Amino acid sequence: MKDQIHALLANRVRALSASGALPLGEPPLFVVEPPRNPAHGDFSANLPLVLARAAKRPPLAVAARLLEGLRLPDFVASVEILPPGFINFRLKPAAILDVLLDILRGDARYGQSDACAGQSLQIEFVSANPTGPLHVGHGRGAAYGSALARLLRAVGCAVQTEYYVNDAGRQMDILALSVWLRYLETFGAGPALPDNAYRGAYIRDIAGALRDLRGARFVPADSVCLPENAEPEARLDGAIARCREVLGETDYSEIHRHACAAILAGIRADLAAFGVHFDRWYSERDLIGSGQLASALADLRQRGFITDRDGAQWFTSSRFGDEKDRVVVRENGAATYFATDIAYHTEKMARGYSGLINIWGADHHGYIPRIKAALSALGLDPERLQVLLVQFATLYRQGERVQMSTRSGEFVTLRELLEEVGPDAGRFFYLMRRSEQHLDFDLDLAKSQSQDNPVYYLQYAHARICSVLRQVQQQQLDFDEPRGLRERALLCEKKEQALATLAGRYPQVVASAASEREPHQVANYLRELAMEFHGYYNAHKILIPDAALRDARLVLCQAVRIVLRNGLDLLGVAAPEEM
RNA sequence: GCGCCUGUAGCUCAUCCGGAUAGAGCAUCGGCCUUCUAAGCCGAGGGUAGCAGGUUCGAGUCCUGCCAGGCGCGCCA
Repeated sequence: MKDQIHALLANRVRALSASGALPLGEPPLFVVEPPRNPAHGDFSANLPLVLARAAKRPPLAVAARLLEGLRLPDFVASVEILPPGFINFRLKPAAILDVLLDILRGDARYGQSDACAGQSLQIEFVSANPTGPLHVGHGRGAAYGSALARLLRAVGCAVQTEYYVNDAGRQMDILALSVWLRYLETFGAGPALPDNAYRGAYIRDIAGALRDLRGARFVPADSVCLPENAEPEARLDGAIARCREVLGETDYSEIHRHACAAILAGIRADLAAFGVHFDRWYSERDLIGSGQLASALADLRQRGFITDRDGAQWFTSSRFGDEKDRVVVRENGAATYFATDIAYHTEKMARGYSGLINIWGADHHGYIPRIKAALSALGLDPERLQVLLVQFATLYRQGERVQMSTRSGEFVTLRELLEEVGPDAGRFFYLMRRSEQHLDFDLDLAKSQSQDNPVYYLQYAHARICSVLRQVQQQQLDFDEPRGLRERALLCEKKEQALATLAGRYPQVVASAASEREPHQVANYLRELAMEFHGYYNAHKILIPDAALRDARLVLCQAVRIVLRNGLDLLGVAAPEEM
């Protein structure tokens, strides 16, 4: 209908130009859309405002000229011109209510489209280092990524979700060291943990499991002494070296693997409980082991984008707009994180997706130019990679800011959040606002007053409708859905028209949220729909004696229920039938 | 110093690729349950959209400058 009105007006402009009535050419860009204020009708066109300059007449005069003798489509009830120069169309009630047919016919598929059919996207998110359990800061990326994946699938995209596991590198060495020292501790032996080792309680659990599994296998004959060094990071490196030396590479890598596997298992379980699923877990160690790191670096060198300076190898990213060149292989021969990331992104590009999406914490934004530079250098189109930044959540507890540190073990885990507020409230809380907006996460509010969480408002609307439908069964009322649809014109209350109109906007909301990568649009829309429904519910009784009107109202309720359920499903939030 | 993000009601945030009278929730105050779920509804108060310019029929939205906050600028990950 929107498109028909647009075409009608565009043709009108062409006709007036051709006849010389107005000095216009091709119709300019203008929009026909539902106005913010429902009192202004069902569709509003800004054409006269856009046209005024070219027509050399005031917008209101242009509007009058456009409408003169215009034949309206049958679904339009009335047209009016309003200052400053909008043309507003009001639809016939029956036309508004046609949307109910679409919704009931679409059912679980209502809102889906093929807007992005043929596209294939790969979304990488969370990808937290496996050095400790996920905390509430990771929850936002997890909720955002999984909701985005659902949204994109709803518009016809083929989506693959992936978690990049940083299971190589120094952080993992620190983890292995920490586990081993805690393990020795269970035998009443071993030196104290360096300050900057991982000291969360979970390290003791992993160490305990290691002891259960392998007994005293990793307890050395002689007591262990860690090298002294005034500088904390150097002391840690010395400790790691001593650890490998005492254990030998075989035993060391067994502890390394044991620790990593234990942490990953916990991460997977937490994500599953949060309703987040990954199609693939990609190991950095495999990436290196398969030679892809080496070949990516060799490729860069062959193309002339590696220079050797100060004993290190640098990628000349400044030639591609980065601030400066970046080290890929350090003086000590170790590849940097950036180097493996180049290899990883090259490999992802080669898989043939039409696009890649990375969801990163906002603190990584400075990293975007260099990774895109690397793709350009390797002859890949950097535009195929879209990096979406998620601002970190700032935690508050009793009005105080909570400092987060994985090493000290002082953080609120995603698991704790799940246990306190549940996955539905947790996900919705994260998804309610734009991802690039800073998020204040008040733990006390989320935990102790969870009934204030807006998710219950939506779920309650859904449960209420289900309850009405249960009443139909219990009271053995005769509900004839086809009759309700036929009699839809009986829904002439303002609130009924508004509710149907709003429900019918759902597919547009999904399409917009998907293309903008903004799941919060769905969350906001659902709040609006729930609000409209609650207002209607309190104003009008649904189960009335008049069977025809009752059926029509039940059809309207069905439609709202379908949209609520589909929308909540996109966000990964349950739509309970009772509360 | 440079770069990115943010600044809207007392608080937390919306405002649909520039639209009409800037909207919700929380908090405050006043009403609504013998009738389909009161986790709800109805009403009231509360605004110089950080500040100053610019672009145009029209700016919270786009541009410029300033102010304030967050983050990033490593041979860390």
